[in-house]
Amino acid sequence: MKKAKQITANDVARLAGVSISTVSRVISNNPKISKSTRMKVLKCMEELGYYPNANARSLAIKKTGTVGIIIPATSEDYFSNPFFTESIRGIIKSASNSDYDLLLSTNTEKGEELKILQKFIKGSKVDGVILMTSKIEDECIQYLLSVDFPFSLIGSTQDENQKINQVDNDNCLAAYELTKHIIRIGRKRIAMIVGDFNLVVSKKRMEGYKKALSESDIYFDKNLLFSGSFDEKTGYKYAKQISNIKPLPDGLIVADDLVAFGAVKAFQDLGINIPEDIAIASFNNSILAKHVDVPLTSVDINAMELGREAMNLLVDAIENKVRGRKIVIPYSIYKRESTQG
Amino acid sequence: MKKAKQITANDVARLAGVSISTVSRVISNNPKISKSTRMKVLKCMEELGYYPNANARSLAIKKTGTVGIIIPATSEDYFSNPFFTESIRGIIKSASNSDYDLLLSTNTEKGEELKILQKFIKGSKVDGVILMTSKIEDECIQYLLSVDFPFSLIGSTQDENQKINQVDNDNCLAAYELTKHIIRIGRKRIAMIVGDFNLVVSKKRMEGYKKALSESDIYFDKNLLFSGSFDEKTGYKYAKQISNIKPLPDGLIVADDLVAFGAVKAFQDLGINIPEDIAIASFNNSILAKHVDVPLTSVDINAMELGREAMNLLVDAIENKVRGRKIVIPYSIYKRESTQG
DNA sequence: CTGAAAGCGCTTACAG
DNA sequence: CTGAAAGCGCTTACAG
Repeated sequence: MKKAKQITANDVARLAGVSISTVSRVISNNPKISKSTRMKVLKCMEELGYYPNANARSLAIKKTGTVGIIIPATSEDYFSNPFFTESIRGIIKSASNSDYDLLLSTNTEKGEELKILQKFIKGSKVDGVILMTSKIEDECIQYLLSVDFPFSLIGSTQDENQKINQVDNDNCLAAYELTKHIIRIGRKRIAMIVGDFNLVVSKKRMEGYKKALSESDIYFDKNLLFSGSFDEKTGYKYAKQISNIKPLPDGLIVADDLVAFGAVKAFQDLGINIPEDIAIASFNNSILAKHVDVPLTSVDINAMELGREAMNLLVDAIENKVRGRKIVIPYSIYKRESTQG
Repeated sequence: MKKAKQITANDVARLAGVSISTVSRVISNNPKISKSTRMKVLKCMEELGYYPNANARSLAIKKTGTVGIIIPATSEDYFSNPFFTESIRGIIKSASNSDYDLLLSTNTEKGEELKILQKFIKGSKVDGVILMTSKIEDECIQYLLSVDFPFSLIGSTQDENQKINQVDNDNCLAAYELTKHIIRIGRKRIAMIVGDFNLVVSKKRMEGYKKALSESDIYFDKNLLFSGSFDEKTGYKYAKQISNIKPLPDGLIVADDLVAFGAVKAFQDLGINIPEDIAIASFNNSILAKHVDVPLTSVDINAMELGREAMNLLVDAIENKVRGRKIVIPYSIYKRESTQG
């Protein structure tokens, strides 16, 4: 079968006996077209199965109707993380309402984000961009600000006084409350495993953790602080290390449920009991958190809402030039067996 | 800050003192440009931070360099499923190698797939399309075939004699082996929960299940066959129903780990022991399968490989007009406590 | 090896 | 309310 030649506005115009301008105007819902011609043209479009060429349209109006999603190059861990999937779901929901298409970045190598971002923007492939995470001194953010391109960020930045649109949880507060909770059940030596140190979220959570400690006059011991990627191995590895610390820490806060599972496994292998010997709490409240043999206390960050709001905000940034709006999404702490008093 | 005006090939041409045609030719790596002018133009592009406008280019050459991913409207369950994320990961990996961008469908309502598909194709937004699943009598597939548009399918179709590019596991064989395994540990009344009946994968798995039963002279009882979506609730609901069947089935095969968890929970609530009273096996081998309190026997379908190969195949379909290639991805069965003899 | 010109399929200011 | 024409930023056959 030969590929059907594309049907153009010209074909429609000819069939309808009007000019191509008129066809264009009914496409864009221009109000000064008489109802009768509109109807006629519409019928012809239907009849021919016409669909306007998006590239030509974008070229002419300088809008694409699509937004780019920049996934961090650490995709490996990122992707297997339910947080990611949930945010995308939220983005899709909102995108579908506002009728934008979604262009996914395909960066697989570290530091490629900026390259992809520029390709999207300079190539006029997108009207706006969602950043799925933020690093400290993020070059993508720098770039977006420098060209004043519409974007929204899932996460936060350090300096609040910028023109950045962002949607995030109060990660400092969440970590604070989580730490408080563990202190309240009587724990005093609380270790922490955060994500990569150059992620803003890691910084924020460390802040909250330290604040809670100092409020309870617990000395912050930097030997109890660890950083790694969001996977099982990280948890396993550090838990082994932690088990060698004398005296054994009696509490542990980790950045993600997956990391927590790794840690739990390591402790179990070593005959260390949870929560008796060491209480564990984590973030993201994935299905795993409830279902694993020792159900995990975990912070539900409401990832879907993060995604949805990020997309809504982006639309506002594109269409209404909104800049600098900060949206805080509430979280909830689910207390389970792993931090039973 | 004002938005920088877009830099065009014209600007580069002027700066380099050549014609716009020449600039265009160095962009597309046309070999009949002298090395010296190529260098000169390249330098000017660099200097201006020039990046060709993708829309203009696509319009002229009738290629977009992007492929569409059609997610089923059942996204709700689909998305939370690790299978989905893993396939996307595979797709991204391959896409990044072959330098295609990825356009995500944002259909949220049932039956919207075809509409989105047509929008992508007729609007010239994509060069090819990946279908993430296949229904029986799939209207998207019908359409794609009717216009001979390049696509590849993760999954299978019923009639094998088509010009469809597909990559899939041998789901019939997998279900067969899984059923055999459960029979081998002495079970004789084996129930099954499949996904939606109008998914091809459900059909295939039922086939394998029936084949295994009949080989062991076990009568296929259609009262032991259930169908539902890939979520916990489905498992919970049907497990309750199953628990009322006299005599109680002693084996159960389900379509996904999540469904299995739901079922396990229901059985536990009812004091039914796994695997003693009823053995359970499922598909997808998610992290959950290993970590849940009764570790689950599960089929690892190698979702990442499915995605990667689907993308590779699509590139072949686009660039080399490949049609009708069928790729089978191996699976592995992980036997765990839930089917201990 | 390089340039002038026509064309890809739309939109929109201008004129009527 | 509608049409003719110029323009969006590229590519490519044609001519040299």
